Amino acid sequence: MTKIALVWLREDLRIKDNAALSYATQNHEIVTALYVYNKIEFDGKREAQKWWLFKSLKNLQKDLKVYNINLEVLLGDDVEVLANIKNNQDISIYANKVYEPSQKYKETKISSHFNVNKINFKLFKGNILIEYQEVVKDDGTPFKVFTPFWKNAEQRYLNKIPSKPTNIKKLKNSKSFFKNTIQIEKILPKNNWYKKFEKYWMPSETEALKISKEFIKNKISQYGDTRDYPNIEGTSKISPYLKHGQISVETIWRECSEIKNKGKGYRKYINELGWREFSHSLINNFPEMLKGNLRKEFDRFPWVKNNKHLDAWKKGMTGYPIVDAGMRELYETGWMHNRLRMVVASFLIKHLRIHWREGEKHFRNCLVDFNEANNVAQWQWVAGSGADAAPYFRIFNPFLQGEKFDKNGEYTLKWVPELKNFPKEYLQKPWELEKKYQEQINIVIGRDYPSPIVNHESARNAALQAFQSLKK
DNA sequence: TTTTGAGTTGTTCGA
DNA sequence: GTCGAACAACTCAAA
Repeated sequence: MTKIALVWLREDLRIKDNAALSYATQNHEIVTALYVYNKIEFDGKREAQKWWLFKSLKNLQKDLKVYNINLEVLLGDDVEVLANIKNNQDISIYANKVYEPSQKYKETKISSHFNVNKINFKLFKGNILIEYQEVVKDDGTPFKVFTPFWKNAEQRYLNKIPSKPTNIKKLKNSKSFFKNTIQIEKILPKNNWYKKFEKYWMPSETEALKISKEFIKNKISQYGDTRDYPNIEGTSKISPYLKHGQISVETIWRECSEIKNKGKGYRKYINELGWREFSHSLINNFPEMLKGNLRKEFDRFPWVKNNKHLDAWKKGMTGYPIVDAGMRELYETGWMHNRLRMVVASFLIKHLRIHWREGEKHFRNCLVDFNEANNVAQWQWVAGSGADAAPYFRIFNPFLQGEKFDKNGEYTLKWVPELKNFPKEYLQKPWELEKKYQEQINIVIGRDYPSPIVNHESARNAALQAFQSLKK
């Protein structure tokens, strides 16, 4: 065993249940943690996550100090940084896997470099319940339908979990390893967009564990009923923490399995973890879906290019209050309620017929919980081009969705306050209120709030027709 | 190889 | 107001 261990961190910014970190502290005298910030992967692509990452690294650095572990942050390309380590440095290197093809590529490259240079390098299971290679059909090929995938996963492997959580050991000494470390502040974007987020989130491991515990204690039993209503805090909101690895999915799983009365809410929630597993399986088995349609016939879909519409959608100015509320929540908080994610995605794809990739890109940039697997799989699911996808004729009616899931308009008005004094029965289709009444209450559609950028009925018909054209 | 049944989250229309 | 069927046909999984 070498004296020093280096733990290469990526999406595992935690102490509890961190296999690589735990292994390092159990087997080495000195452990240094490394995070390499690669600007190219964030600039203009994942702006919202810069802030989350900054906060997370700051907090983790502090937390690791207690164990005498230095967290060193470098600027550059992780493969390059790691490839510069020479074998005369008496060092072993560990990392937890990240299940994205681009990260897997890095792992392979680094692994072969260390192999050639005779440096001890070990990868541990990442933030997933089951390695995607393990859940396959009897013939060895991957599943393309969720239900059998999840049934199989639960039956064959999940009874092995929870495995025991790993712990890290406090070390006697620390040592700095890299010379060219940077101040973590360097990660923060130049504009002040992220300042909004500080009101809504506290990105740390402590907070992640707390939120998860409280959700399981107080909310999970009702989850099945409340999760669809965006004005209720019925969902766990754990996704950004899960993405950055401030909590491991096994920790969540373990805590869920300790619930005494496992009711419907529990089942529903566990299922969502299952969808996360399924998405990871999909993008790793079918990496081509990161770039284009999984179902090839969708390559013929007559997408519309319309920057004015796309822009209105992004800004929350489509004239459909529930859609605009969702889009504004996203921009303001870096997060959007799941029900709204479906509504706004359906609107972009089916009402505007703009390519799902545009929506995927926007979500990627704005979501603090952006996760490549979930994002791409869900966008393709809505489009109908993905695995086990929604049928094409399932087109969300924005005002019906609004009336159904935001009955009192609380959520809508929170994000679209300009309609505050609008009569409730017209809140989801304000353009239907007679002009003279609009003037009476001094909220004129087209002046104080946009007119709908497309008409629901005709947009719906156009979408149905576009899907017809895919048929042979 | 063939057959059978099933497949996250909806909407509209007509009885 | 409520209810069931139609909206299409196909692919996937498993027997």
